[in-house]
Amino acid sequence: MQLSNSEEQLMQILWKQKRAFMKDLIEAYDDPKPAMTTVATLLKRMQDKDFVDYVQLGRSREYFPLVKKKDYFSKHVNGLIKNFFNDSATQFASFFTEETNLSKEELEELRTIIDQQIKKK
Amino acid sequence: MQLSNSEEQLMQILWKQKRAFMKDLIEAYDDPKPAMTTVATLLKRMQDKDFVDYVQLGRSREYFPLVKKKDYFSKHVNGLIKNFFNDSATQFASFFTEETNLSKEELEELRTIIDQQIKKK
DNA sequence: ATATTTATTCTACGTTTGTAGAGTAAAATT
DNA sequence: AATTTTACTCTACAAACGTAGAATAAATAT
Repeated sequence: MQLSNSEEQLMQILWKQKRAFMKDLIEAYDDPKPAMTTVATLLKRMQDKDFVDYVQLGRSREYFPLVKKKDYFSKHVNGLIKNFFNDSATQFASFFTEETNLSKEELEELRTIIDQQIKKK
Repeated sequence: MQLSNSEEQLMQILWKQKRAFMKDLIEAYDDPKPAMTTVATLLKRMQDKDFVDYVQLGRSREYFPLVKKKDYFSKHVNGLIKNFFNDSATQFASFFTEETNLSKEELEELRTIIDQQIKKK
């Protein structure tokens, strides 16, 4: 089961905060902030989907993510690659470097990363 | 306005075919193929969202995309980068090369692409 | 002690999505 | 000419989404 858009937005906040109380979550939203009940609903749905859990601390709950951002993200990108690039990661990468406007410095940085990767193999 | 998942799936087919009649679209689906009415509904919604148009040819309509795959895709990736990587494309790229399982050959291919990019700057 | 703030659950409601039947009409097949 | 196939519109409907009010209760501030 995937997260909906507004759930994902909340998930981003939670990933950033790592562990958070209702108050913290609301605070992290830009104005206009959603009603607390809205966030509560989202959190409950996210719990049903096994993306979030909480521990009761005092009278409040401290929420935390059950899914690593990395893992969630990988699935996303892989879906993207599968859909748009016939499952070819290099085709994707090539497209990516051509389309996104990386500066010369960024490109060189990227090459360094790739060189290191190659060395590892 | 964004495409929903099933709309996007249909859009992929349409991008591949470039121009297509109802029949062609249905054919391109894996089994179990959706009902024609389902595809018709999707096409209409996509027309409302200005992603698709058609020309009447004889008694049938030849559908075609109004949005380039490239453009649509860019928006996607940029959204992804913004959400997950604080708007840093290199951070994304670094993550990408580490996470996706590129072979040594693929990595070298990618380096070549990047070198070419660098030369252009 | 009383008023206010914070957190939670329950309920709800309009919108969007996924999917397709019924009805209609033209085109192709037999 | 009769039957079947193809395409389209209209209508529908359950599930998922985005959003939040009402009710409740505990915690904090006055």
